[in-house]
Amino acid sequence: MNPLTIKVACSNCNLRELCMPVGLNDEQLTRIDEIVAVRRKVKRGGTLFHNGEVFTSLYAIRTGFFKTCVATEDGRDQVTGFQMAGEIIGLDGIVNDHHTCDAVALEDAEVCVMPFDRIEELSREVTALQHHVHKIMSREIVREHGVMLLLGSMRAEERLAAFLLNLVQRLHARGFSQSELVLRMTREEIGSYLGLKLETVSRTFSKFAEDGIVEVKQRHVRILDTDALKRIVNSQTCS
Amino acid sequence: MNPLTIKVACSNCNLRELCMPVGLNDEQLTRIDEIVAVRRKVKRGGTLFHNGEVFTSLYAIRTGFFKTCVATEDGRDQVTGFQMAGEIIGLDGIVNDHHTCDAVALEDAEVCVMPFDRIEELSREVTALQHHVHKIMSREIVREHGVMLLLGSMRAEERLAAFLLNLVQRLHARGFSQSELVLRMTREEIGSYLGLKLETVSRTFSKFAEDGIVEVKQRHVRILDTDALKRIVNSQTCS
DNA sequence: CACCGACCTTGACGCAGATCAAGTGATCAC
DNA sequence: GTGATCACTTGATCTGCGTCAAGGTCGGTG
Repeated sequence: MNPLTIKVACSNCNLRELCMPVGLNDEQLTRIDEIVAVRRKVKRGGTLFHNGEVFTSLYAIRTGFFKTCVATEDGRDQVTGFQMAGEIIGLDGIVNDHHTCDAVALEDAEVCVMPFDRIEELSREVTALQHHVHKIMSREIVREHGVMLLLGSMRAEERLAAFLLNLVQRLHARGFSQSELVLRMTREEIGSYLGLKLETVSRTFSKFAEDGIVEVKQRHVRILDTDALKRIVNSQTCS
Repeated sequence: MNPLTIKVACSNCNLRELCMPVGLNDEQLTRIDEIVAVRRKVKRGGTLFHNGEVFTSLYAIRTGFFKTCVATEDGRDQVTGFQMAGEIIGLDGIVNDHHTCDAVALEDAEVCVMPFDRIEELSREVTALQHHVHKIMSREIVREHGVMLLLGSMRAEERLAAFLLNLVQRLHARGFSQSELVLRMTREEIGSYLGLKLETVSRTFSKFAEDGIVEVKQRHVRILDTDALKRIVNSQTCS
């Protein structure tokens, strides 16, 4: 929508410990500064890319929060992930040179646009970058395995508990609280991601609150008993 | 288990149109012959690699049929995919240098072992190979999106229909019938993959058979009405 | 400030698929 | 060939979550 032409440097970015530059030394770091072409701002509700769009670039999230979702021909859709600062989106587009999902900003966001041909070019020269790109893709595959496990074999409470634990863990890695979080997405979006209806998500939040495991006030969630959530996640059926 | 030291050539392999060499020209093809270190045979029921094992190589399936599955601490497990000749497994291991799932042969199988450091090395030199590796990983990400959609929003009949269509489509690409197939996996494994119990899988097969959509005789399945299956997959709720 | 729309909560009820159980057919070891 | 084991089918019953419906809360806007 609004590509800015400001050159920005990964080497100065405060996300460099989480994002593309992880594991690179200073010399390599200055080299990958070249791959970020521009930044781009996306307003809340706007799409970074959508299904069918030609793939050119990966995007590193600088600020903001995204969801990615796929859709069937008949209109159903499924949230496939929520992404936050330092995470890379757009990997789905590589295989067919077209994106196969939508990426929608859940709050005002800014991303670093990294043209993929430039990434490939540079990763032929900088082994550490090559390796890092492979790890990013592999990490996404492993993450999705986890979601499949969740969708295929967990019950509603387990799903929501796993979801909350995953969110705070990622937020904590970014310097936020381990126990308090603000949900950037609606109950319906959580439900879509977890394979549940929004009413079930709401009820499950209420159940957790009754049990003293969390405090929920709209989108503000405070986790009171992390261990209880962990116990719920691997509890099998002894509810 | 049983690494053979026979050197084999991708350039002669009859799977070269499906497997690693796709999109490479003859000169590139002879170069990637180097990456296949050895072949390895895996007996039915044996594991190619298992969760926790150190990651060294990707594997290209030459013959046979595999499932991959992940497990929770508390013993539940989830089949994350079924893989056949020409497909690449082991991508999950890249991110942490350890595999995070098990790969089990569902029939006697043989794979080409491709040490990953050699793949990385060569893909720095052969652009087409680099690109192909990226595509393979991206394809796996997109495939998993599809499974998430299936697990998150489809009903039992839709799931099984989608599963059958996907299987025959892949078998057809390998020269097999579009309408007839032999399942290499049990009802329970299908159920695990689809997030259903084995009884539900069995009942759904019976339902399809009653409706004249398929003929089922144990693991032999003949698809009588492909369009009906397609209609079931994108039917929403008008059952 | 009042109103509106988006989002969330809660209750009542129904159903798809899970669970439990019994029986059949196929495969394999000896 | 015989028995054991594993895989599959089918029926009866149960239940977790979906569906439908009726408010409630909050934030934005004229």
